[in-house]
Amino acid sequence: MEQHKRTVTCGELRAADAGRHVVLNGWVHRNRDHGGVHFINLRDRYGITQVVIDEGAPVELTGIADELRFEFVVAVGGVVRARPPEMVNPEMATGEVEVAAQSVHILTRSETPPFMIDERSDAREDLRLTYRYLDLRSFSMQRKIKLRHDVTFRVREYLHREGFYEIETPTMIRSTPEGARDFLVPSRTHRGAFYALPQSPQLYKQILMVSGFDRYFQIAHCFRDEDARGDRQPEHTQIDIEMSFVGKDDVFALVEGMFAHVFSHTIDRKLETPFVRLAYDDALNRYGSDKPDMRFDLELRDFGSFAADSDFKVFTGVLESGGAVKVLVVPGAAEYSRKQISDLEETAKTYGAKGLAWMKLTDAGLDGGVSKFFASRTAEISEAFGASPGDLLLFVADTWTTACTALGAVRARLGRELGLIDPAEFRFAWIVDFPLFEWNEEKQGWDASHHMFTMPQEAYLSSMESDPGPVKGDLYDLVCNGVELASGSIRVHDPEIQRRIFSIVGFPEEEAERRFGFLLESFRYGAPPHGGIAPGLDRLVMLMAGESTIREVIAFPKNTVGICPMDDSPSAVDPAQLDELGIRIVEPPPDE
RNA sequence: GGGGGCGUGGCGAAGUCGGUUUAUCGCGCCGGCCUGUCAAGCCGGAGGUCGCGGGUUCAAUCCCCGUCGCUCCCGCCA
Repeated sequence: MEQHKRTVTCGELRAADAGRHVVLNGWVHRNRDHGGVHFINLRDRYGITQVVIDEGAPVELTGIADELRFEFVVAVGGVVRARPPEMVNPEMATGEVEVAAQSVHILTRSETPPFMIDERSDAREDLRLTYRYLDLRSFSMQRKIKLRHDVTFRVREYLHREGFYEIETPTMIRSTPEGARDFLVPSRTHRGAFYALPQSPQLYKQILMVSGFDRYFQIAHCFRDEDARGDRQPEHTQIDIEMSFVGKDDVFALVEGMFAHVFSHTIDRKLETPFVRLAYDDALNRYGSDKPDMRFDLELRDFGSFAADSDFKVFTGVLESGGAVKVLVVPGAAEYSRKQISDLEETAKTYGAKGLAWMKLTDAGLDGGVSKFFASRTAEISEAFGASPGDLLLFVADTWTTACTALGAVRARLGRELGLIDPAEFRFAWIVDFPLFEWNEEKQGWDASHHMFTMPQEAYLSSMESDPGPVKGDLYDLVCNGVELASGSIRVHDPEIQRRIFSIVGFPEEEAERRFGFLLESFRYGAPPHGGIAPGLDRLVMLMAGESTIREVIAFPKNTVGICPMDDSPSAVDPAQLDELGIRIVEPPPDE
């Protein structure tokens, strides 16, 4: 290799380099044979450079040129020369020049690849994942992986400057199942005992605060044994952050500064800070989601007052049982066909709505659907909701939560269908004032809606036991463009409040002691007030890259069924390994 | 656990609704021609049990049933 080592990359030569002797290393991206003249596009991470083998070249050179196929790895020695003006390629960064080859050395050959390394290659995803190393050669993947590197670099740069220490926490920890299922790692030396892979470094970062580390962060891998989605993998990465002696405003300011720094230094975007804050109740009321896409308006409104006075039994019935009637006014959508409306209804039903009522506002008044119940009040309704002729009104009547979320799903769909979304925009918002507890119908009791270490807001401290429903916690999400980007909270550091929360959610103290006694014990030795947040790195880079699945920004992702098609994991293991661990595989009982 | 979509030469797609021919097109592959292309061009060629199994039929890529794989969504994911 020594004599073939590159002196320049494939992305850097310009007109000013004309006359230089250079050596290039790279992959054969194209080989165009014009019967005498060969044009070889040589590709590496940095770009593409055109290599020319002139007709007058020695026979051994043209012979090698004839042999070159896609993805051969070659070393080319030659002289840089400026292209004649009419042959400059303005599409290429190196388009002003070409390298006249004096030697071409094949470093390795390649079989015909299963798909082309090309921006336009559109191989199906599992094939791309099977041959991920080929897929990753494409410039579009190289760009995304570089962006991910740039983001983590700028995160580290920013947090370092802000006085944070990056501290690693263990990947094999005690299983403390609470939310998602744990991945378990069997111990050989302690037969029958298991480590768990962390769902997040939550407990450890809190203990680091007790340890006096004040400001901690970590680019941490987190593992959850739950079904995957476009924005969810069994294994993902979060920017884990925890701070002592802070309130949520301090956390918000830090994260806003960090995002502004990252966006400005990676994709050259100035973010407006501070980010908008939106109470959970308002987010649901207005957008029908706790992670609203605020790049377009189309807000939900309350139709309760009109519904209550109507003869429409479906609406009045829902209201009488304490539910809500929400309306969405869709400008200009009165042309929607019954088929289109019924498609929208399917979306609403997916989220638990029993149906999607509708009517149209025409020049002649309300028309179609449920209009006969409201036609007499056309003027009032138009006035109240700012509706104009040509608009479509859509309704969901149900419990408040279902009415909001179902119509919110319709809103999200319409935002896409009607082209209301500017894909280049980033609309951040803090969602605050989440309820601390939620009612669990099954167990007929209260659950922690985030986790049990979240601090109740001070105003609710005295009424926590008597009326848990309205209690708001000091927890917050950061959302952007309909994606939940981060989640965090101010933690409980007072053992007494902690005890009260355990008791409200019916969590036995001995159980708490067994699962995370080590955390609770640490709190008995002077725990500082603390709080933190954990932005998801994959989702962040996904948004920045304009992608819709995090698989596009992970070098080696699993597919939606948790399989890595490249190494074919998970796999069966050698029986001897199982013997050592004392594990026996039990076949599932045959299905009925 | 539930629902939707997809599965056709190496790759991407058409054909399937409404049954019957050498299953079509682009890319790639192989061979040939061609001094300037840059998604090069032109000519010729090879390559497919239409995911798999079963059923209906004179006849199935197409219809029916089942199954597998991938994907999107609901549930789940503090």
